Amino acid sequence: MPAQITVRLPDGSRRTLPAGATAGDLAGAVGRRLAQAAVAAVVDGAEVDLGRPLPDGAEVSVVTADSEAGRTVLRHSTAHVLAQAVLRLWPGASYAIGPAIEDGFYYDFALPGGTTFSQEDLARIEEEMRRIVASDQSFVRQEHSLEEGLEIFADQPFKREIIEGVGSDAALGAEAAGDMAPGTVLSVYRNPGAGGESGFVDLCRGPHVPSTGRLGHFKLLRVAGAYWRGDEKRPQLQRIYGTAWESDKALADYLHRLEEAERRDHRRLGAELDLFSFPTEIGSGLPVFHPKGGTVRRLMEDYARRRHAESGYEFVYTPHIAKGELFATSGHLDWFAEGMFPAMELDEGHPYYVKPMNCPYHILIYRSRQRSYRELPLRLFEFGSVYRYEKSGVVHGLTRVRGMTQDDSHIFCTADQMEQELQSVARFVLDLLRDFGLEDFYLELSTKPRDKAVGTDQEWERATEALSSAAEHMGLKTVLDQGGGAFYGPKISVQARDAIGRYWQVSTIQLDFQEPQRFGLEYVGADNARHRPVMIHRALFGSVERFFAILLEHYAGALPAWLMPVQVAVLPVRHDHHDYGYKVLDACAGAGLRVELDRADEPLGARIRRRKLDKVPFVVVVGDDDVAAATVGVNRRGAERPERGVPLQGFVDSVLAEVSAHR
RNA sequence: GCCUGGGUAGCUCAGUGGUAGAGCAGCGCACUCGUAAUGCGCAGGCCGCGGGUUCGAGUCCCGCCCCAGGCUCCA
Repeated sequence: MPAQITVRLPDGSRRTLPAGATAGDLAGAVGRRLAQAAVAAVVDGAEVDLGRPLPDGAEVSVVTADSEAGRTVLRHSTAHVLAQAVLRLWPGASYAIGPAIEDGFYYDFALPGGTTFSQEDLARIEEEMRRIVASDQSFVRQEHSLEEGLEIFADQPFKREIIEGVGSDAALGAEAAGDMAPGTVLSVYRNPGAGGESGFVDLCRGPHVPSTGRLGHFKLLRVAGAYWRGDEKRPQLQRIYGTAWESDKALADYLHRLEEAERRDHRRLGAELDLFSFPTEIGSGLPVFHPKGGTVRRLMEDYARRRHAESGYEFVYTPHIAKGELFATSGHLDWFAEGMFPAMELDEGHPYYVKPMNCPYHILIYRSRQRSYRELPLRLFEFGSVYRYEKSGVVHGLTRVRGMTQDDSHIFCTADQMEQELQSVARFVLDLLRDFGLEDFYLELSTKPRDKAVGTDQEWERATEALSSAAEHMGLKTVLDQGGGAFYGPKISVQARDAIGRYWQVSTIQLDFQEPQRFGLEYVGADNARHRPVMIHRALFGSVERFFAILLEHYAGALPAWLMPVQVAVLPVRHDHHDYGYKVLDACAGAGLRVELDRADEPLGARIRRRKLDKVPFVVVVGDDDVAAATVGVNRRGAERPERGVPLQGFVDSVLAEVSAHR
């Protein structure tokens, strides 16, 4: 055995170290700062603990705490500390799994006697975790056979189940898989307790930080119920969520981002700006739009209508209910009955349903007479209101409702036109989304669901291929969502990034070979023979309600001027400026702007404050100087200071220009 | 549907068994002011709903409805 080893670093340089040196030693040799930041290492492509001896000739990179991989190590290690703290406070608790997740980690427990955590317990647990951090327990990796593992976790049923799953061919859940390496050797990590403390052991692939003293910038956030293995038929465990970061500053920044998201919450903005509400008398998930919200919504819809008309869509209207047979034919009753409002039994013995989808209606419009290939592609468009019986726990503001309006279109075309049509729909989608200020997108391609699907594999393959090629033409990053398609066909969904970096699913484009078949759709081709059309489902907003919510959160309520319910507020300084104020009001209104005047019955400062809080884009003050010179004082939203003495006509023109530019 | 936490004035919230409160918003009066809260006054409540315990319930118990955060689900 050589006395020295040589390893290669990411920059291509080589280091020679004494045999038996670890990744931690390497970090120390490179520099003190790297040693301090190091939490794990990647050796020949595999993540390992810093304490693992390096093989000769290895390719090594050090994982630092401020990288994504490093934070994952911190979070996973903090999850172990959480579990140890809970076991200390609730002796006899069972612990299940505790992975790192985006921005944090969680751990699932079953407490003795079915006890549950309360929000107040978090502070106690956090305190106990701080003690574990302070005692700087080391993380020690050990490897065991399955039998030894079962013995170590003799009184831990969830751990035993995981181990038994490793031994058999049973597929591991995604979370568990993240926690466990496949194979017959188990790794466990021990935290030996200092000074008579019991310590902790967990089944885990690692890597972990060298010791708990390396942790500490964490916060427990909430408790929640979560099913074991994500299966609602299995026991519900108690989950604790937390977040952990490389420094107190990074933690504080994250908590600040959470606050920012809360400040932008569309439900909060909807109430503050008097846009919409959810009267409990109407029912869960059933919003009403107030005049201001109604104005915004009308503007959104009007603009979308105009664009659709220009792009060759034809407008249709369909009723809100239909006989059960319709949804039996479409397949919705087979696949989706539990998501529909229950049937209304009418005296002729026909059950009627409130529609959960618009497509069967559009299909019947297509089928109302014989169609020629000359008519295709036929693009039917409707703002169609649909109702879905979402489970009580999932309803959320405007983003998940029980009654919503889709900007829904169904395009019937020939198989030859399909490719071309998908590409033009895709261009149209992105174009429209950009007009609403969303600029940054990626695509998700959802393929055939494992159990809930109709149609042959061949049909699915063809459809998926066509969508995939359309996605390619859009030149956007595309990620695969295996098994995420609708029961009747695969789909592309557009994910849009908002102002604070969150992605929202907006538009979907779905290909459907099934429904044309179920409804027996045909057209007569140039060859005088009958052919089956292809059907494309697509919604650009998704639902108008949801898109409304996304825009509100994206702009934090300060919608672009063209969408604001009030674009200009006119504030006379004193009563004797009212006459001129109304002249300004008329000039704006005459130009088609939405304008209001606040009479001088309150101090100017109070009126300005109120309109600023309402995010009015232009707050206009008129006083002596303005009456004399036919000018206005303009407070532009977002500007530091007002601009005085702006000529009235010039002001109106500049607002009009901004509005028509959709800024 | 399940877990945890909530529901008190239009809004945000205080009130842990003994006469329902504050701030903001609203209404009235006064103030007339050039850039983010003028002053005074008034009004505002089935304490989510129903039942129970108690001399007495916003407060304790049971059921339901609704909301929030999760889990599961999302054609």
